[in-house]
Amino acid sequence: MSANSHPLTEAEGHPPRQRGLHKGQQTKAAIVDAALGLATQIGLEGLSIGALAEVMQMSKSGVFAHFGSREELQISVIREYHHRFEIEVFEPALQHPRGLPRLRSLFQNWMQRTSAEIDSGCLYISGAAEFDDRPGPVRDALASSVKTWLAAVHRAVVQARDEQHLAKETDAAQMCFEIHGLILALHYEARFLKSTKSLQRTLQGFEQLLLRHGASSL
Amino acid sequence: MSANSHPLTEAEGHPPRQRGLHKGQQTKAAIVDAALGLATQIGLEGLSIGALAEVMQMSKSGVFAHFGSREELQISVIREYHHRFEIEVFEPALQHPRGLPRLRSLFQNWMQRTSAEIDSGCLYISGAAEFDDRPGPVRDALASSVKTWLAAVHRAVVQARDEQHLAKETDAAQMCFEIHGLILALHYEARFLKSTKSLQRTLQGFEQLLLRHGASSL
DNA sequence: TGCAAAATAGCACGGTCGTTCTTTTTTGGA
DNA sequence: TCCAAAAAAGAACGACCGTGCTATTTTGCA
Repeated sequence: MSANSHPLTEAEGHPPRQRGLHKGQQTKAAIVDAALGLATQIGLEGLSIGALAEVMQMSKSGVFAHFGSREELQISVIREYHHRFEIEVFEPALQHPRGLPRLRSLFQNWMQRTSAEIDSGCLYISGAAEFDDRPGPVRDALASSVKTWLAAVHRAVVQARDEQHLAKETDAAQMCFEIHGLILALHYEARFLKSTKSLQRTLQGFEQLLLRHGASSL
Repeated sequence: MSANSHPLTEAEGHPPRQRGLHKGQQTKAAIVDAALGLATQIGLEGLSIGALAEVMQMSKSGVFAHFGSREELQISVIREYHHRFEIEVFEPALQHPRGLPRLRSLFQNWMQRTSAEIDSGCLYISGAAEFDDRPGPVRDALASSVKTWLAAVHRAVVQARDEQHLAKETDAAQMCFEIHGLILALHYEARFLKSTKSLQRTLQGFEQLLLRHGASSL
């Protein structure tokens, strides 16, 4: 993987260029950004280097050189999505006090990211459907990101229980499962069925879920 | 679309072959069956005529001739899935008395069809992810089938409320939304995340959903 | 400012795709 | 059994795919 440069055959002179924010890095970031846009519309599998090159107004090989393979491109897209998810969904919730307020914030951010955006579906949802029968590094990267996120939600639920914002009998994993279901239903019905009431139903489902687990009024 | 045969240039003689269960119909059914198998594994978009021909041990053009276009093949697959869904999920539930028993049966059949089968995911779920941004006849066929099914579930909930098996304040649409969420979470976590506890969590979620809506003990 | 290295373009490859046309084989009723 | 119609095969098409190879251009430190 690493450079297999052979010192003996190498002309002694200039050291290798140090890493920095050179042109290439910027271009690569721009490509990944465009690729993410494409992937959230037509899917990770539908993402093609040719179409991406056209969007970027670059040559196919120019785009390709940044990744070395289509799989690596897909994985880069997944990593970028993960990063944005952290910034837009996870981190803002950390500013709320742990317990129920943070859990609420987490859910609301998640909900908004899942539905609101005009275009662009959720890569974690569409990707799961595309790769549930396709082993390989892309699936692994996707599953890893998803699990990281679901674990964060689980932690938030446990914290809310520890803070006695939820009943101490609360089954955190079960609650996470049902929360996940609400988000998935939102994505399905809003995005595919174009139902306009999905957001409201999702919120109502969440509130009732909290009530059932004896949420103190916060 | 219909035969544009011109009587004047046609040799007068044998009438057109009457419709029946000729060889072609059987072959077409076999192709659709194989196509459904492929589509539930690699998706409706991944379904290719070449791969299908190989599975069927036929030529590409031989397969193609039965449908006239890839879109028509995809639609045929959706129709077949719809048909099986009716037979395996909907119709058995009709043998239970209307109200809660029938709703329970509906849910359990749905659950089993969504998870149990070793391979083959749910076409209604994977298809939604593939086509939520892709207008056209395939999407229309898919959405139509899904809506038909969800309407059947909604009807079952309303009946259960009418029979006073559920509280009369029950918001049927809201309940359907949450039921749908449970199934989607089951599909996601069992199929993609390989979670083994999903079935149990789905059932528990359903029971608590019934409790919340004041299900009489049936 | 020169110049190696990095970034990008250009081109070609083998492959698969859906689709069209033509030819051959199979089918089943008269 | 005959023979037209139905079914299937075969070959070719243009298009796009990912990828490898070789030029060409651009970049940014010495």
